[in-house]
Amino acid sequence: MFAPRTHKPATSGDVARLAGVSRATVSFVLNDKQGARISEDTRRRVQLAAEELNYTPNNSARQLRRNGGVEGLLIPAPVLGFGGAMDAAFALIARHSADAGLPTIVHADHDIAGVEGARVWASYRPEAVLVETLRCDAPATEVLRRAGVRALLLMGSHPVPHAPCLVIDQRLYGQRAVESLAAKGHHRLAWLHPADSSIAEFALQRRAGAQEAAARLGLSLNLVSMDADPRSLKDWARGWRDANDRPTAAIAYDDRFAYTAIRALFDTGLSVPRDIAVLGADDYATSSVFLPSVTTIAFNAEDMADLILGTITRMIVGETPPLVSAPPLKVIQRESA
Amino acid sequence: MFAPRTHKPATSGDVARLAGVSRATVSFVLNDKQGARISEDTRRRVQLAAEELNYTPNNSARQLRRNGGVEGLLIPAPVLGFGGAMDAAFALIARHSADAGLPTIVHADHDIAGVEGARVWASYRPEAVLVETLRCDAPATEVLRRAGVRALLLMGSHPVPHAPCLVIDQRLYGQRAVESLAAKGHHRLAWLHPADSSIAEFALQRRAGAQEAAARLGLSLNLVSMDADPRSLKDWARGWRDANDRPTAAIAYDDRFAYTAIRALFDTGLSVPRDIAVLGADDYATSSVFLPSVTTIAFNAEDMADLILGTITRMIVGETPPLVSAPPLKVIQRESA
DNA sequence: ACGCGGTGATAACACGTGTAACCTAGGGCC
DNA sequence: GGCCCTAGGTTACACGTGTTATCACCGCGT
Repeated sequence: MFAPRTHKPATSGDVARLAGVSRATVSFVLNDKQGARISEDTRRRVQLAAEELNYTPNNSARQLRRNGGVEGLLIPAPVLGFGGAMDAAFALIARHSADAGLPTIVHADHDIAGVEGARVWASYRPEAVLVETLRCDAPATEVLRRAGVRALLLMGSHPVPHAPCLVIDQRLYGQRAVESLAAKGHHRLAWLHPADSSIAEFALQRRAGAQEAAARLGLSLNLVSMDADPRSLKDWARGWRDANDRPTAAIAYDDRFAYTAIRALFDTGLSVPRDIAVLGADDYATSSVFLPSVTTIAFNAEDMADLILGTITRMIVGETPPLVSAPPLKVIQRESA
Repeated sequence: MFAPRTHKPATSGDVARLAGVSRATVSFVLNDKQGARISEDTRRRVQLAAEELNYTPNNSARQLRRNGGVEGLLIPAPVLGFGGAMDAAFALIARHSADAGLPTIVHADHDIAGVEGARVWASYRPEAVLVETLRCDAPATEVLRRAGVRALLLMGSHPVPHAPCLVIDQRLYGQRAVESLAAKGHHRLAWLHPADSSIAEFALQRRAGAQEAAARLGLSLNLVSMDADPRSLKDWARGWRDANDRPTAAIAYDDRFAYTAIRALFDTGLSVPRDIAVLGADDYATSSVFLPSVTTIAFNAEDMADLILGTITRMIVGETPPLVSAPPLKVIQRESA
């Protein structure tokens, strides 16, 4: 299927031949091996030869010899699609992990999970793997562990027994949202539930948190369904004035749905936050310039990055950290609520 | 520095021992090698043993033997930060490339380029590399080529002689923007120039295209500087009414800057598009729900994905495609302009 | 008895690298 | 001279896999 490679890469043997030394010497020089005694003259000859041949060590061979694989952190791509503060945190992780000698590799195949996915990820023999709890059940964990992965960190909304877990309790979002709105004097709230199957699990938990807090504080919480199209909220927005217990604030699943909701309200002649407040979550980049700017609930991206990277590096050196909780959620006060 | 690996991964030798056969037999069975005569009985024994041990082939060793490296497409991470339609295109590429037996790996180290970067990327021995022209000069190209990379595609705003190039001519954005606004009857335009060094090159070219088209069509084009903070446009927005030749439309570098501009105009009491139209670019996800929704100029993400993937696969089988031009830009008509 | 074809499995090499163990020449010291 | 010591290398093995020869066995026909 493939055409033959046009160029065969130079090996350390080629460098050795050109420099007139042994292969071992080449390896010593290029890796700055301490304790190896190499004269300044041959050292220079080797470096020159390597430059001349554009020598690049073969990672596969190197990793094989080191009895390891990709020396770094493997992240399956879907993790990156979370958006908002999470994306920002991952960008920070990618930067800092490279500095810490643990370069990050993203495996961009979206559609694998479970044991099948674990087999693919494990074949790279990474030092560390960061993956969603949902995509990594107990058998998959076992596959990764037996493949020698030193640090396996699962990210999910609830703890699981089979591996160290970074718990990002989704109910806290809902609780915090309700509490924040209650503190501003709102008594009648609406929960805008997203009809998107890919986030169904998270959405249900955020909603549960909101319901729990509303019950505890004695507030009403209407349930409304929506999707990414503003028209899905048209009926609700139109009927809003006639509702006998019309809400004064609406909670969206995240900022993107908040945008959509604000749009839908605007299209029916309502103004945010004058007529109704809208609260988002996850602090998407656009929220600070949206009209109105969107008040949101999120963790601090830098704290999250530090937490994840710190946990992983501690696991790599042998510690077994207990359950880790996400950084505290904070309300980022803007105009919409 | 690292603790010893807790588990040594099972090798094909372990599987062979457990199944009571030779290592070669294991390899034949697990790779479904055609032409190898294996009885149904031993085949089953081998598969059972592999399952029992959670055997995962070592990618490094496999790639070393195959005289290749990462069998896939390597993308340095900064390419993914383009945003908008480009991000959408890359998501499509990641999906389709995996289906085509060319899984995509993203190398998430942002701060490398040139020969240094090329050395790192080349060490993975990928089949294909997709990288920005800016990050890959002639010497870097040579390093990659000599490392056996079969398909090297550079993405940039102008063609370069040293490697196949996907040209995304940034001037077309500016031209198209001006033409589109002219067709709607605008005579006095403003170019909102972003003061962000990371996109300086692109911004200058988009601006040049706009200036060229404005001159050709006999329109005026005011130059205004801005950054990500709406306050950077405060003075301009305030002075807008007093300008003797006040513009009726403003062109932003991309949708994100359009959001900021709309925000700044709103903050000084101006309304978009009633008082002034604002045109964006690159079709960011939020643009369709923004208030007002943002009219934008972008290529079609699916067309771009097909183009890139098609070019790369043709290069891999040996063809040398000529210069490739990006798909045509289209105006996505919304409310802001 | 002997070749012969076919079935089923194996021995052995190659891929490129890192490193522990070993070698050699020269010089100083008794 | 005999001995140790050191600088400056080299030899040889291991890592885990894919694949090409090669081998053992068995039934069959002559």
